Amino acid sequence: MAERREPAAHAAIRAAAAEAAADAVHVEMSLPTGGPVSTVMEAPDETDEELDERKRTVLRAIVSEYVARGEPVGSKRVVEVAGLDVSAATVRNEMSALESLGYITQPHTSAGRIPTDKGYRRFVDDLRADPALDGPRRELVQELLGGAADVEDLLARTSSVLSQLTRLVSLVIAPAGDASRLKLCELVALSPGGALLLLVADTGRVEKRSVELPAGTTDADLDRVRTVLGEHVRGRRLDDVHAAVETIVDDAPSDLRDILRAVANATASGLTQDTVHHVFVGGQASLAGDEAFERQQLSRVLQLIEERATLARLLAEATAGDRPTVRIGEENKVEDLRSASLVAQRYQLVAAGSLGVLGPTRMDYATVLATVRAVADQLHETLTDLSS
Amino acid sequence: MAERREPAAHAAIRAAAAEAAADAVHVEMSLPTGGPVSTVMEAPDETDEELDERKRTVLRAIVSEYVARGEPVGSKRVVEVAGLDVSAATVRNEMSALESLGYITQPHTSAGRIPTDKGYRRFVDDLRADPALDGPRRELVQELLGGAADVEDLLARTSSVLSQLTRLVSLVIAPAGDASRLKLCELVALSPGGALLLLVADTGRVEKRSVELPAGTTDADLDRVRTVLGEHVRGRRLDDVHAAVETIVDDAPSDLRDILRAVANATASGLTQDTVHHVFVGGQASLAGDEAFERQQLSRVLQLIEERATLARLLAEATAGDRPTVRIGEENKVEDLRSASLVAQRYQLVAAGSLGVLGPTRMDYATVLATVRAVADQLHETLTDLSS
DNA sequence: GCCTGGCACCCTCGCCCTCGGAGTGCCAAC
DNA sequence: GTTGGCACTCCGAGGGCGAGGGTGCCAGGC
Repeated sequence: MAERREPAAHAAIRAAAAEAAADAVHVEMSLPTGGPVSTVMEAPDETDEELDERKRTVLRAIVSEYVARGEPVGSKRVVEVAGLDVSAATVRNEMSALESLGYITQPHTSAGRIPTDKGYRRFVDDLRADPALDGPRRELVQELLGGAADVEDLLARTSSVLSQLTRLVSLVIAPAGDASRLKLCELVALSPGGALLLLVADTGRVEKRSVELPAGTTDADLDRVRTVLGEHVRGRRLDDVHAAVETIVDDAPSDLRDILRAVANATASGLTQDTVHHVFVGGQASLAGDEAFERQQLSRVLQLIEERATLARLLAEATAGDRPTVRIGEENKVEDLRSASLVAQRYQLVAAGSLGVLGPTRMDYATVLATVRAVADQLHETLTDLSS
Repeated sequence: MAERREPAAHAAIRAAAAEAAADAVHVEMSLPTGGPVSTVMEAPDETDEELDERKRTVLRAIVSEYVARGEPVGSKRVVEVAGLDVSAATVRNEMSALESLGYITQPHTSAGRIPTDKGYRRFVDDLRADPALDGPRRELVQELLGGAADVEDLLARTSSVLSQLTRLVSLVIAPAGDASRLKLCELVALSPGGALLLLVADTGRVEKRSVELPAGTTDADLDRVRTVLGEHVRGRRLDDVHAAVETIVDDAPSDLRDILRAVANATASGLTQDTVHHVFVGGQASLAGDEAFERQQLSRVLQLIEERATLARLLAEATAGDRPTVRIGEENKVEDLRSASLVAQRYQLVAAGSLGVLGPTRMDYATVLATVRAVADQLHETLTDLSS
């Protein structure tokens, strides 16, 4: 019930992750964008492509170089970094073509190029051979998520790990209540006119709702209601609870009806829907430190983050399949995210929750994708262990 | 249990507060710093003072002008704004004196003056006639805090109101568990080896703890433990729970001992201490939008905010008496808050919680103090209503 | 037909300089 | 003690200049 409990492991991760992240920019994660070594030409011809292999190489070089350095990258640097065996002039032609195709753009005439959203998109799509997270960090994730006490704690840790490894804002939403079953339904009298309805799911999730009791409710009444509720509600799915209570109301003895009605009201504010608000966020400070964001954009994004409902909806929408999803800049429907990218993934097949990170469009997609994926996998695994 | 539930009223407050805040800078809150009207001289002589009345007036003018405009303020402007009946040259002399006393400083030679931390401190101390929050906003606070369903919700709203009205980061920590009594103690089996311990206080606070059950624990065992716990723990203060459980362990039938031991372990991680983590934060976006913070400072402060434990400790420490406390810049022991100020107040006399706001040293102390105070009072009142 | 070196051109950025404005400190006079 | 006056300082905006980096294009070569 704490807003976000800080797992004991945080101190540990901070040290570890800082170390790991220190070289994050330079470690190229065995991607073909790296040093002059890899002029990879996997399939010699894919003729129907808009971009031939060399253009793609150039684009890759521009994206990764721009992400790393933050400055527009010129033809000369592309040659160096992509290890192409052609002259800068040739690359210039390619770049010119890439520009008219909308993949890159110039901040001003006679400056280097920077990727457009479309360029990032293409870059990300070309990463289809999903890069794996490197060993040390993979182990770190495993270690930190392994020792969680309950689901709540686990998700908090997950959020922490994600943000520390990516240095972006991490988002984790709990699995939807659909599949979880109600273990306990309690009604606790707090003050004369008010009680607290407690719903506990088998995942360890606890929902509480205030119930306004009708005047004159006695403890005995409450006992009876408790029994009735216990009988009819236990074992149900969370999103069934409201309906279940509604049906009881009518069948109940008339003197309990008012109380049950109050309980029904309390459960009305959709238990499923409410899951949405149950979102863990971490790493907002890193976002503030990121030079890639303008002051105003930063403020907007932070504001959006504070509106948990919107945020959760976004995240849920973004995670359709079971592979990581990337929403780049303008691809985000939300105005405030125009200059941001979201990398997200579902993490459970049934009753899926979602997790992801949010950062400037200028982010290291390869590493981020690898991290999100690894964390989601590990979370999935730990969850499975935990519930068995 | 949602990280922070967004009260339905948020949309409403957003509109209302925006309106209210729009003129916040110019409305001078009936302080004697305002227009040329008020050359207030309350007590004609307080001779032992380091600062005579005129110096104080000058200081007041500098502080409020600097806060409002964000630029160093010169002697000429002081004359205008403070409505002093002397020439700029005279004011310059006073300013020179104020500077050598350490109340104000020059960003560079031949620029206007800006307040030092000491200057702000003095300004705040001179506000002893606590300014009251103006009518409309006072009503807004009342309205928004009045309709809270339970304590949790109330505190979330409080945090929201505070940050919206001040446009700073708001902090609210829940009342310490000391005085609240345990209403319910439940043990719910979730998986074969694990259970969930639920503690419900009469304030509506719910604590949950994972309990690792010894192998071979049966449902019947759990029932018995539940009964034992119920008998001995109910009605206790939250911070007594652990001790209470400990004593039961020894007296219990040997076959229950292991389970009770596990329960005792679960309650060990101080229930009082843990309260500390229960902190509501709002308005981080406003902080990012505030020009008064450098990028790096901003990041540091945000980072500190993410460490809930430190934050809560700070807030708790800062709120000693029952009047608002102000910690300005260097007065904060924490390195990362060197360029920030904290305005905080306790909000209940018994089992006090704390609330406050955090922002750049260059903040409108008068308004902020008034707001913090009004919100604390209202919160206190609503809490009293709620628990009666 | 594609690649390349060369070249003219463009734009930014840092630098310097200048100039106006704002503010100060000091002084002599009231 | 206060004041107007004055010289001085410093910042910041604006303009000019040169260097650097980048481009686009072209003509020639493979």
